[in-house]
Amino acid sequence: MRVTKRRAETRARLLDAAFRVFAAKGFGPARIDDICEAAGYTRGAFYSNFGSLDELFFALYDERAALIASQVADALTAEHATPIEPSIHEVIARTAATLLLDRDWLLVKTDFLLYAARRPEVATRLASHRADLRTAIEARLRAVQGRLCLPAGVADVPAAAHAVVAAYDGVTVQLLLDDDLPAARDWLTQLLTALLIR
Amino acid sequence: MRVTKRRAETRARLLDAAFRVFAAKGFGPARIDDICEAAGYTRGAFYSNFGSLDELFFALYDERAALIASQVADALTAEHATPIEPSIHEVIARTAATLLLDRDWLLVKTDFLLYAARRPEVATRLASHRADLRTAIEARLRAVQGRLCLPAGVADVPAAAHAVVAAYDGVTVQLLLDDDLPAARDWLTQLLTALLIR
DNA sequence: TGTACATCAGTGAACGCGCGTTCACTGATGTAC
DNA sequence: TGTACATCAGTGAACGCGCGTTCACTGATGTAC
Repeated sequence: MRVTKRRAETRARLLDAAFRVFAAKGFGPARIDDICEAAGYTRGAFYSNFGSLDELFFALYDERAALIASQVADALTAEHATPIEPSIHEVIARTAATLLLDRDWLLVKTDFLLYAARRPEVATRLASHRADLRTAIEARLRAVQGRLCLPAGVADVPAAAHAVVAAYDGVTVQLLLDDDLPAARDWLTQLLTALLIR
Repeated sequence: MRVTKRRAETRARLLDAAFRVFAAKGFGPARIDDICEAAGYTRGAFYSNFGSLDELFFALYDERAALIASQVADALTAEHATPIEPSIHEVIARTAATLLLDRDWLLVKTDFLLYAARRPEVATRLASHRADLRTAIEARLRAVQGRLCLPAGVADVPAAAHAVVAAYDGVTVQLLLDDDLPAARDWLTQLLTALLIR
């Protein structure tokens, strides 16, 4: 394989541009031309790198979801380095802050959710991304398990991680509607407190 | 105004057909022809009753959201008629069963959420529908308030109603992905228990 | 109740544009010597 | 290092179809007498 560098860069720029276009207009109304223009290429560049918009959308989601998952995992484990033992409240605050960073991502993610909801084989893929996220959260919860006293209705650590993700999704809807990120974080913190502390 | 009956019926059939088409394909890929065909009309009937697909989508959401809100309100107040006083657990089970009835509606609702998330003036309208839903839930919670002992993190009845809606939204995402309605109801019941009972 | 007439809901052919897709090309990138 | 050559990434004009929109029409629905 030759000239691999140029291709990789073009592909990356197209993906970046696609993210911006999808966030702004949504997947449905997004035109191939919009993306090429935003990336500074003509249509041919798109067809040279992707077979269809669907293929690009899928690749974009895969890439960003992996990025986000590792960001969350990093942020949750990074505190281990701090001298003092983090309290459960601190873990909750950190989790809320890390999960809710970027409304554009939530828009694209929700578009992809709907895309997947109507295609069972894609839904499987998305479900596995969600499982990865839950695993990262579980690991973090286990680290404070000693001081963790889960409320009735939340049976164990996996259920607690599942609940964290559900709360995240619930708050996402709120944030998509009112576009108030600090309020969404406060609200997520409250929900997590209720779900994780007896 | 004359011939009002025929028009009203055509309009209603178009809205019904649109719901099926939007649920199956999504708002983006739905074609005016798809809807007319599903309703048993030709294109002219559509243009005689609606100015655009957006207008129909909005009308459809308004109509169905009002229907669902009143269903929820009815289901939650209907138990008052039963001889025994309902326990909090019964209220939770009833709420979970009533909120999660129809995956197609959740698909259309989520499409509309994204539509609204990118149009502030529409978002306002959707937010007010959510407020109506919260109000119905609040009323129900107040009715069992005596036996209600909210956990830490859930300050009062409005916060509790808000939390119920957030849990509903969180479970919606899960249901859209795995299409397992009984599991989603169980899961929602667990979340509500954690959020409403200390 | 029946007939003649007016109006309007829905028909469906026609138009035309937006946009996805193709492809002969050019010049940028890398290889050979 | 420099030159000649080959390959391939990205260009952009051209094509054509899907689909939104229009509009002259017809027959169904209601009014007048």
